[in-house]
Amino acid sequence: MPQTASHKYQEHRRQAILAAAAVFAEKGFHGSSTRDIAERLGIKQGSLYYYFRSKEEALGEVCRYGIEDYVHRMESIAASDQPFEARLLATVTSHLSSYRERNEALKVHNDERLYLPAEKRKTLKQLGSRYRQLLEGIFEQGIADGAVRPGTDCHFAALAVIGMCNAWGDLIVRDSDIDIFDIIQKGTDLLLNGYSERRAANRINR
Amino acid sequence: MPQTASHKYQEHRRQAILAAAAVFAEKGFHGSSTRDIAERLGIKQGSLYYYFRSKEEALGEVCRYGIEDYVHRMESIAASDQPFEARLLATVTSHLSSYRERNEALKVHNDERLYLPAEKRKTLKQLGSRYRQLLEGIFEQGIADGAVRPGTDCHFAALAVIGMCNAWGDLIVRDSDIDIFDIIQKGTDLLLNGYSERRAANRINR
Amino acid sequence: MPQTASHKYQEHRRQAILAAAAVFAEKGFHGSSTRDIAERLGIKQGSLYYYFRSKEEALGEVCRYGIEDYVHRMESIAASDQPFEARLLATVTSHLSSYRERNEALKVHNDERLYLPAEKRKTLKQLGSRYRQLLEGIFEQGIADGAVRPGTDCHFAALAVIGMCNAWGDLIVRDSDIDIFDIIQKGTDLLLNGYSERRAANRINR
Amino acid sequence: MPQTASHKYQEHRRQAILAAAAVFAEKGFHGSSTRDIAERLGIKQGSLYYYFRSKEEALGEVCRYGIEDYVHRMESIAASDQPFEARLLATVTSHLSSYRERNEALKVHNDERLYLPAEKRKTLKQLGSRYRQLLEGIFEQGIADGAVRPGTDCHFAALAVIGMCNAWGDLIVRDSDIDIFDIIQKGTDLLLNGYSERRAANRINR
DNA sequence: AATGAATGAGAGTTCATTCAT
DNA sequence: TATGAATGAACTCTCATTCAT
Repeated sequence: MPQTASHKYQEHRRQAILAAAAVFAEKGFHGSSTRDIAERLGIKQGSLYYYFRSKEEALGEVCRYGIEDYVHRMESIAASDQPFEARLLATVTSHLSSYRERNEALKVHNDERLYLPAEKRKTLKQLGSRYRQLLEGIFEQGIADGAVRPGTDCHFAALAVIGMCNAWGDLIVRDSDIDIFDIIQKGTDLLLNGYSERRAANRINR
Repeated sequence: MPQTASHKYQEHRRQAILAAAAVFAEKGFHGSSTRDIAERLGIKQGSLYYYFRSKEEALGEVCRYGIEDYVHRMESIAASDQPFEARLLATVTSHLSSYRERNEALKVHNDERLYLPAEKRKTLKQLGSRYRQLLEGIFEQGIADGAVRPGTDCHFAALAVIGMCNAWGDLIVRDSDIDIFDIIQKGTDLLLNGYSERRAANRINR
Repeated sequence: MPQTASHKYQEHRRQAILAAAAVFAEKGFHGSSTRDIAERLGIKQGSLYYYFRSKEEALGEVCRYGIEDYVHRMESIAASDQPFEARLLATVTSHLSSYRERNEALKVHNDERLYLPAEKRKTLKQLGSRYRQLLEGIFEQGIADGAVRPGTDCHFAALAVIGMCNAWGDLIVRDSDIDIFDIIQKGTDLLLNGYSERRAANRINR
Repeated sequence: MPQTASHKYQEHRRQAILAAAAVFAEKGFHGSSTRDIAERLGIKQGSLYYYFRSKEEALGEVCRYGIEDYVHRMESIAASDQPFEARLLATVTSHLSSYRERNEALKVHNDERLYLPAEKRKTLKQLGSRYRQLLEGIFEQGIADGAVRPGTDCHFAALAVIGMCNAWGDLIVRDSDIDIFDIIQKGTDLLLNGYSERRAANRINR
């Protein structure tokens, strides 16, 4: 493994991470072999070790790649001064867009990160917690602004949003023909208004 | 493997299924070894094969065990003539109760069933589809009864409910101290009313 | 295993030997499992050990059963004072008849006896050698009587007869519709007269 | 397993086939372990799978190796225009020479090929049938030329020759000090002239 | 006389990993 | 930069054997 990380090397390594992401997403970490990954890359099994010290390191890199943007985007959403509804929409959009763009790596992060060694897992967990806290903050400010129903359990709400987005993300990964924007719209609507007609009726009457 | 399934044998086999469920839930199918399962049962590795023809059969039995009650309960919920809100609450309650009772098997069904051979997977898929269709039917009737907002995409709604319940179920599996009824209540509230204050305000104004 | 070998026990044990012979003949010693043998007998795997101390003992009994008659018959053929041609015919007939009657045990003796422990193998080898020596004696006396071409290598001749009979025996085991007496006749003719016409022509001319 | 079969790889694989042949010949297919084969090759058990996809594939390769030349040689013997006696001698010589050169593989082919999957077995059977048919043809032409006794059952004759050669081959495999040319001569003599003095006498009288 | 249940050793096979080239 | 070759540990699974009942 080279000390001097040439540009070419970095690019090749990125390809290797993507290949690993695809294979892990399809077969799971333990169900995938290093040969599978190498084959998808078009190289031989042993050559993988030029890019990763171990299979586990490959998993770590895939997970990191899967969520790195993810949290950054949430930072800027949380920092913006838009109204609650717009920020929630932005959150859902960002989350599901991540699934479309790097769905495999994200799926791997969600499903397989527990196979990482404790240390690495902790780093990822901090990122995940940061994400959740930012989202909680959005809800809290929503309450303060009068946009969110008072008494709302913001911790629970954040978990619900994340859980839902992941569930929809799974749909997207499984069926690439799905219209993401349709899901974003319907999902955000659900999170804001629920399904009960009595509420919706009132709204119209307003 | 005995033809005549004595009572004792059946009970021991059930123990074996539970042990497999616990191990698969913790480490995933490919991450678990038959030795892990046998150790949890307190027998030697080879003896497992007195209860399962293969590791794969064990997975199949765990998955089946995980959802067998699950769909039946949904049948009776769908058949009842309660109002929409009550049926939604019952659905969430049933789903999360399943997670508390046989959480491990259910988690295994959700996460690992794709490693089953096509034939077995098909059987399970039919059960899953049945569940979703019943739930869709509840939403459709909710619209007809004026309880659910017209124009609601019932297919999407059913998927959302299921996805949410599974996300919460994961929390339950990970942390057994969680108060299920708290989650049931907050979750159903979200599904009915959403988080937006403007709707809640309207409701109060009514 | 009972000390007092009751009649009933002896008969059951004989059935067990036959079952073992059939299974060993079909799949070979190492390719057969004790469960295979037990199943053919209609008992459970563990119960086999009431009749045999080990799988190896079963093989030994099968081999012994396979050749016990075989040598005895050769004794009486060798002791008879018929002319050479008649004794050769009797030998071939006896050998092939054995194949028809207890072909499986005989086949097992021929193909699998090398898996027996040295001691047991030695006992069987002595029987086999005895058989060959008797046959050699028949050839030697044939020379003395002027029935067999002088200069014939009797050791080689005996091996040839045995080898041929075994080859034909294999045919019989594989295809039970074969007409044994046809083979006996043609085989003996070959051993006596060969295929060359020049000899046959002479004979006619005589 | 490499796609591009380098020269070196091919040679090593050939060594592996020979090692497998030796072990299978000694202990039978089911009685041999992959460790046995690897040890004879001087590599570790797992490394064997660099050369064979499975133990069964190794058996297939050994069998193929055992008879590949075998049939080709018979083709040229059958195509030659020598008299019957010479062609029979050539057949026996070729057969027994095969035993001397690749005796182990040939023995394995004869004794263990039934453990091959049906498809592979069929390919080998076709080769074997071809061999037998060519030999039958030689006998038929022998009759037409007046060299073979009329009325001879050529199918039976071919089987007899093959069976005899295999029986002698077994002797050769077991005892490498045996003088092959002695066996060839005596064997061919038997096949041509039989053991009966009356025929031999006639011949001399001619 | 027979069985259900379990065992432990060993089988074939896979695979992450190493390393000389 | 990549590969061919090999390794050793772990895995799933089979099976002869034992023994209380």
